Amino acid sequence: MSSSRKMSGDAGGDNSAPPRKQDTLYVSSLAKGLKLLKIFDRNHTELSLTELVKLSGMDKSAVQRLANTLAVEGFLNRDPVTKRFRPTHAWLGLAYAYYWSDHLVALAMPKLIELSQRLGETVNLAEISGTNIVYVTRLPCQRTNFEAMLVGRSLPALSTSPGQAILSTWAPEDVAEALENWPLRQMTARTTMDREELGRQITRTAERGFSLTEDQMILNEIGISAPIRGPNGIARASVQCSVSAFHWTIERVERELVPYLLDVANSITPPHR
Amino acid sequence: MSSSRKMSGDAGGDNSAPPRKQDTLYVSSLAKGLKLLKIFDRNHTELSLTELVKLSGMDKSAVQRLANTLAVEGFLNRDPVTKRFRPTHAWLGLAYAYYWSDHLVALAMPKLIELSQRLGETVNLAEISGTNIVYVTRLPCQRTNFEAMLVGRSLPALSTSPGQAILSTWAPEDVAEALENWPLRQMTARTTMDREELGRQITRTAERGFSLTEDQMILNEIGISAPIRGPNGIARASVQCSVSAFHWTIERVERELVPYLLDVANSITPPHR
DNA sequence: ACATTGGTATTATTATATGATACTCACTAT
DNA sequence: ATAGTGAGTATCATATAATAATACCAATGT
Repeated sequence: MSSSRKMSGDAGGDNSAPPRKQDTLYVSSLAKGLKLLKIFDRNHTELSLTELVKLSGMDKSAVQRLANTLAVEGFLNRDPVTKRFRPTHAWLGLAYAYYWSDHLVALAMPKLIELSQRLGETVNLAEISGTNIVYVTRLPCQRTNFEAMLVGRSLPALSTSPGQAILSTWAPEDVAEALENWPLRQMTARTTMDREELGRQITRTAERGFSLTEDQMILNEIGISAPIRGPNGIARASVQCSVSAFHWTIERVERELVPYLLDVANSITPPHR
Repeated sequence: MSSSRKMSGDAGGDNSAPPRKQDTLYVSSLAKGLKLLKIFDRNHTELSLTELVKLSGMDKSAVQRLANTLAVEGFLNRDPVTKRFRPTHAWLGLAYAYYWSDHLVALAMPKLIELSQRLGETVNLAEISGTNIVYVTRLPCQRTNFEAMLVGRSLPALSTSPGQAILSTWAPEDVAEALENWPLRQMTARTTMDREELGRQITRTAERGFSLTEDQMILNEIGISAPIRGPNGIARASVQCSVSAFHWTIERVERELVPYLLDVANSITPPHR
């Protein structure tokens, strides 16, 4: 480690984030604190001060003060022996508040539960969030792997069955824009990276009323989704079932699963918002 | 060194409000931003600027800048027409990170799912958090009411079956301290407010290995919990089943439910942490 | 025993957050 | 119509509050 570069304000050039976004109505101290929170994820579950310094690119003193503040306010646990920081239950408290604010959840929940019990398979509620879909509710079954049980997971919309289901209800120009610009990420060997092909899939989804993907996020995983349409026909959410290709064939899915899925999705009318 | 007195800058004499908790390693701007986040809950799902001002007690300009920063950073959605602020999917993203950090969840999940399917009843994982328990994982069934489906909900530990189950594994002096000082809240007409009685219930829980509460949080709700013990026998988490008094009698619970519940709780060994 | 690493505390400096004020817009009531 | 109200937005001079350098301290391991 050579001497710490001067670095006026912020680590240069790594993230798109410029040092200051605007000026007078932007509180950079707050933003920096939030930045610390965002560092925690699947691969960073428990971080020391210096790790936070490295990952945030911020000054050691700043991180010290910010992390301390977060700890005092109950947003980080500082392990008394290892001195490392971890998320707290407050993070779940925010999820709790979220659920009350998203009225679609309360509306959909009973029907999702019923569906999951009828099928004995994983049922999810996903919502569009920028260019991603976010799993808002998940009802796992025994063979669901852990990752697929977690709410808050967000994935590139184009590659997922909920994303395709939602997009299939959008105006053609919006779909075109998405197909052209939204990001893709190769998650498995069989993740479709061909945007034209994705366009065809969305068209097909619009025709059939549901989307069906295979091996996109996990190999041997079949995702089936139906959009939850608003009064104007546009969707921002979708009901998804996820089943294993070892247990299901496409034919059986279309025969025994899709009808129920469509019923449920169509029976949900999203709140005016 | 003469002790460096605290900058006499702040309001002399009154430390009534907590404007600053400490001084130099406390970033109050960050704390204020977090305070805004904490305002959102069951009853406050969508707030205008002025509502935030009222509820936070902070200056209008401050709230304006903080809320704007939160919005820029993706932690608040500002409705373009009503101008009101709402939680974002980022709040679920934090829950996602939490789940990876709490290794007990991954450990317990499969067994909880199995249990819930076997019983056809609501199964929860709760953890102690200060004087509260927090629901970390919930597996609802059809007749579960919405509130009882939500993770992140926290309740006074003494009044809940998971809280009693956890406490029943603690050293007598810790239990005594809890019984004496931990808060209680009358949630239903039948919530036990008698601390001596609660003490007897905890003793009984220690003897039997599981706790059983009735009508404490919701009328006609029976909660049954078993502690998840660490290597030292102490628990910080508990498996809970919640059933309706309309469908179950105490006798049937003890005969048909408790054995499975105990099996599951005992089969989970929490990670060293 | 010494070097190294990582966490903690202190301080002078000034950049940064502050809050008063003023502007704009939409809606209501007269 | 028009004034009046309330809410969101923008601006700006000022000193408060965040900064980053540095020094300190406690482990760890060679």
